[in-house]
Amino acid sequence: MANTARIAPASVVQTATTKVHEVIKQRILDGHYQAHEYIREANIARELDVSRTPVREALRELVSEGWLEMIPHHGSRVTAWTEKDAREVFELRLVLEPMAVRMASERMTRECLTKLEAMASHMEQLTEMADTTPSIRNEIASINHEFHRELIHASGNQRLGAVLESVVRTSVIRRNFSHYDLASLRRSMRHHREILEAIKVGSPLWAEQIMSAHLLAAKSLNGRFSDSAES
Amino acid sequence: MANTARIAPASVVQTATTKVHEVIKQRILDGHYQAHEYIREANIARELDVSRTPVREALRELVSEGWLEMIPHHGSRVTAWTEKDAREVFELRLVLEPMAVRMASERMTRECLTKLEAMASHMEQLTEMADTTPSIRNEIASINHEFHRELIHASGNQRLGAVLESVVRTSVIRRNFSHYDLASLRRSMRHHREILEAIKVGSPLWAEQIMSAHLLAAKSLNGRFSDSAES
DNA sequence: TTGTCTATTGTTGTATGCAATCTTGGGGTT
DNA sequence: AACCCCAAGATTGCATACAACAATAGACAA
Repeated sequence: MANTARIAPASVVQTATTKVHEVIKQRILDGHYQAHEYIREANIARELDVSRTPVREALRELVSEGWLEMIPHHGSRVTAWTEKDAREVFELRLVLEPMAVRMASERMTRECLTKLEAMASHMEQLTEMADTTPSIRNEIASINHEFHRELIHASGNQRLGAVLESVVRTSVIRRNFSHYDLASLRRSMRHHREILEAIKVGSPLWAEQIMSAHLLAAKSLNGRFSDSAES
Repeated sequence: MANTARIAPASVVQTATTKVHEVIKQRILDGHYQAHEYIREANIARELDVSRTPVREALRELVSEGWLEMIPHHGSRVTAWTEKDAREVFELRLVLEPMAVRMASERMTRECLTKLEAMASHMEQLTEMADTTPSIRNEIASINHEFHRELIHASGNQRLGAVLESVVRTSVIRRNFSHYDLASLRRSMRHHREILEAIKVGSPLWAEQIMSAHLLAAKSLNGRFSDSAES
């Protein structure tokens, strides 16, 4: 492990490849690139003022991460998501997120719990303003996303976090509560509270089951693309 | 979807990059490259008689898939596995494989079941010869691996398969039953049979629970690196 | 002896040119 | 009209050259 120590944090080193990678990823997320749209190496290279080499390397990475699909001698295009994809992702979340909560409840620290409770409180406050100010829902969605991430992180299983991150990323595109009525929004907030309660009293099973319910409730509100909605 | 139809199967097209990718992956699997060993671009390029460009592209892919870790301006080396990694992987398997079996039991086809039963029979036969011919255990391990893969595939959730593949691959390095006593080996075979029975009578829960037991039993036999053993 | 600076060397990062491949459109044939 | 063939254009795949960076060893000073 002596080697590991002197390794520079890869994230701070900005190579042309990482730059291209980030730009393309961002453009996919914000809809600048649409599903099935081809990304031509020469175009993006000219745009970002680099050669095709770092572009190609970034594309390879994005393919491995599932953002793009590449056909040899044909090109790379943005992966499109079908209903089947949505279903598959939801099925995985429905197993992995409850697992994360169960594990988190077995090793939760005092400060992490405090942090989560603060987030829950914040979301509850915002919820009561959601009806008058629609844009608030975006803010709730953002905090909610962080809440789930924090819980997963608290599971202590890094791979679990990585898997969920890579599998759920599709949903990042549109994460909001715009289709929630106030009652459903409040129920969602109560779920958060209940999960934290279960963790506090040391009941992994309780926490796990509420998380399942939490996800299933969200799914029922979202129709077809249920998994891509926040929960 | 008109586009999708005319897309050539990427797997049959052999580019230099895919060749390098496969060679390095194989060398990691069979131990030719050891943990923490650096893979120098120029070396492998010279060896496989290609330029550094496809080598670099292959390395990027292997990094994304978790086989290598890359430090900018420093190099790529084989990722080493700690006990923590082993634990994390086992925890994920323990959730995902039972899930796969449950789902598989809800959509199992006649022919797939027949195929699985044939594999189970074959393994049972080999098991009775395992004591006299130790090398047989390798063959059992190989079939067993296929058995599990087939079950996961039958779940109908492609992502689940991809996740398990990417997460469990570490265990591929040494998959054998060499540390199983005959009784444990027989129990493992009975588990396979029981899973198939549960599927046949349409009891997803039964199948799921046996799979859990199957994995936990395997873990108990393997001590520290339990997850890297076959099950 | 220890620490620091620097030249050297090895390795990776990027640009560019060319080869290989695929797509497309036009002309010809049936 | 439908089909096939082929050539031109577009795009990716790969090789090579060079630039940027990091590690190392040796000289020199404290």
